[in-house]
Amino acid sequence: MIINDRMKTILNAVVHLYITTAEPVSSEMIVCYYGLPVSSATVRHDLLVLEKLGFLKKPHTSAGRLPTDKGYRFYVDKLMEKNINSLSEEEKEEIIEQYKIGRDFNEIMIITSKLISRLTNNLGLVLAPNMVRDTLKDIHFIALDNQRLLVTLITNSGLFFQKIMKVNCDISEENLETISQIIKKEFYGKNLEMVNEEMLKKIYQYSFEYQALESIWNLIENCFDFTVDNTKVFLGNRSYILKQPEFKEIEKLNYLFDFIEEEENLVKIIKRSILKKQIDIIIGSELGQEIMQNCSVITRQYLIKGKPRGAIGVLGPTRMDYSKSISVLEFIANRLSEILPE
Amino acid sequence: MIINDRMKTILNAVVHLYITTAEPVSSEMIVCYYGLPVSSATVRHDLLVLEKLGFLKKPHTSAGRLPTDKGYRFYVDKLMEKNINSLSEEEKEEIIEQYKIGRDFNEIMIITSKLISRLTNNLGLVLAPNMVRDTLKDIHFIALDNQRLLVTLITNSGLFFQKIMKVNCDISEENLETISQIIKKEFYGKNLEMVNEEMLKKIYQYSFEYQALESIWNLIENCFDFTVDNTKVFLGNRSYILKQPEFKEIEKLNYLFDFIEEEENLVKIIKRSILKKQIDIIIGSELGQEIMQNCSVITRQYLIKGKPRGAIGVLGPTRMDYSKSISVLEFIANRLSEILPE
DNA sequence: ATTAGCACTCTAAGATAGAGAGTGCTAATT
DNA sequence: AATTAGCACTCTCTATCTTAGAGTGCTAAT
Repeated sequence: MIINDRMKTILNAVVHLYITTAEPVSSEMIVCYYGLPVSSATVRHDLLVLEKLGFLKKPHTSAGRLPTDKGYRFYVDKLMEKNINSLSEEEKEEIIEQYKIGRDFNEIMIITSKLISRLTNNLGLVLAPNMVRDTLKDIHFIALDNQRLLVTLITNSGLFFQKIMKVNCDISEENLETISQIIKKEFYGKNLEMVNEEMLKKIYQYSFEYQALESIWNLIENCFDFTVDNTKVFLGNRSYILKQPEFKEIEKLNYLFDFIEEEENLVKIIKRSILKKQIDIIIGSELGQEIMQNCSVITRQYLIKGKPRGAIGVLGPTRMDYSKSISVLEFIANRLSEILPE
Repeated sequence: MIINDRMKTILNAVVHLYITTAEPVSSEMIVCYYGLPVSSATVRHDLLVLEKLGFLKKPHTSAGRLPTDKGYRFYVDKLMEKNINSLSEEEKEEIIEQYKIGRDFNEIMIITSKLISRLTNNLGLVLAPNMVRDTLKDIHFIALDNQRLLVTLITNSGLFFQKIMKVNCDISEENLETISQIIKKEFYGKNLEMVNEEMLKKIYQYSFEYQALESIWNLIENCFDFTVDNTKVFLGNRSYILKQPEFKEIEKLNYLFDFIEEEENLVKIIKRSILKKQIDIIIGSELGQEIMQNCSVITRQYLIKGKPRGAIGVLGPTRMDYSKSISVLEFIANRLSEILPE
């Protein structure tokens, strides 16, 4: 069986109509809305073939048809117009507007996830940049008060990482200076992961040399016991996806929320797309999660200093508007890559 | 009509049973579970009185009874045992454990909101400390790369506030030092709100004196155009409240989410409790929000350096476990006040 | 003041029936 | 060989009805 052009048109029609109406699509509907020069009976014949090929399915014998995951896949790969201009001028302006104000890093992630939610009517996702492969460039100690230090670690890509360090003794600026000198000398240009691992050894080594610093070294030891791989996912507004008809049964919603609020689940899905240059679309069962069978995730890398460092995404029902979502992600990822250090 | 002791017991019983079963409570149930030395007919008589007084209501004629907002209010004010020990040892340990690691500020807020969600089975809320009344203590510029500066503003209470400043020209350390000296000199000890307002004037004043710094002043102008009153609400996991039977209809859930994801709504509710020394309980219609009529919010201030600066809270259906929620909030607020600078 | 007894009310759940949507097949047509 | 009109068939969805059961409120007796 070969898929001819008309069948492609029909498949495309089913996907489109199903995406917009959320109802199984009948042969009549297709003829009506797409003005095909054939009768509904002919369309029905083609539908039958498309179903046999696994692109479509019926919820029950006397219902219209809707795309299978394979159907969506074909649509996304072969049929969908990659029309980046499906964003209106207003929407583009809205996005640009959001990034004008000089925000701090966390805020940018939050804003972005909410923006994606609003524009796609689904759940926006942002995977914060991962610093595992970054190298140490600088370290600063700032006294917040006489008991707490703010330690700021700056990496080669201009990202930073902060911890608050509790000190129970007075620490002179001089000592801090010595320490930051030592750390810089020992670890400058070294991989953060290595810094993490070797800090302990160095602490012991130097604690002989600078006995006065011993107590501080202990603090630093705790302070640097950080998991560099602190991949963080920011979720946008949930209120939009809540309104999607596929979640009108509370039970499905429960499964969805249990899944998405377990951070690792999403990290696993999004992470793999950081290094992909193209939009990454994962449809339904491709997610490999029983619970998420009727959801799709679309992701897009973003760059920092020209290098892929994180990703943004949309999570919605498989019946989501792929074209629109892609446009939104492309546009926002590009903005983000501009905003974040080039 | 006077409420005698038996009636109080009965009201208490209705609240308890309704909280645990989520079903209207019958006279029989009360006798059965509370071993009252009277018959169900007598209980029915009292129930009638309690209903006439407005403490109870029936969903329909032949159903059991459940508390009205007034009923919950009476329960909360007069009947409920304020038993802080309703937390198990394990739960306490779990809380303490969470705060052992030296986390950054944002993380603490996130962790806390999630912790509250999990322990109360409802939605945890955290209102980040407000810095409007803080005064400037210190300012630091850290170069992230040759195009961006991390500006850290430290306040008298040891809180800090950060912005990223984009610079399109090289700025010498010397110049930065001069600027931070000037800012410290002019604004040290001054209210942040005032700093915000007067920065502009000062910039013009000094731009005559130090013409070399002009371009930097412009940047700082943008940088300090911050709303100090950036009250931020952190929401914990939604998955728990989703499972409450009052939200089994998707429509109600939609209303709820539309409300809670509009940050100002929650800020308005929580803000007022920052200065209250006691647990603050707002029941149903007391929230003054049509949409939130069947929800309650419980809040508790937390301290920084002994002063009330923010609040944590729980949002759940009016049929929530007030006693448990209060215990959770008390305990966490105390931990938080210890963790954050004393 | 309390209680047993009972009629009454309302809901929740199950059963039944009919309308309507949409299909798949067949036979006729182009 | 492809297309189409016609139609029987299937399944869902909605409405209506019925019944069981839970729980009340009232009355009269204790």
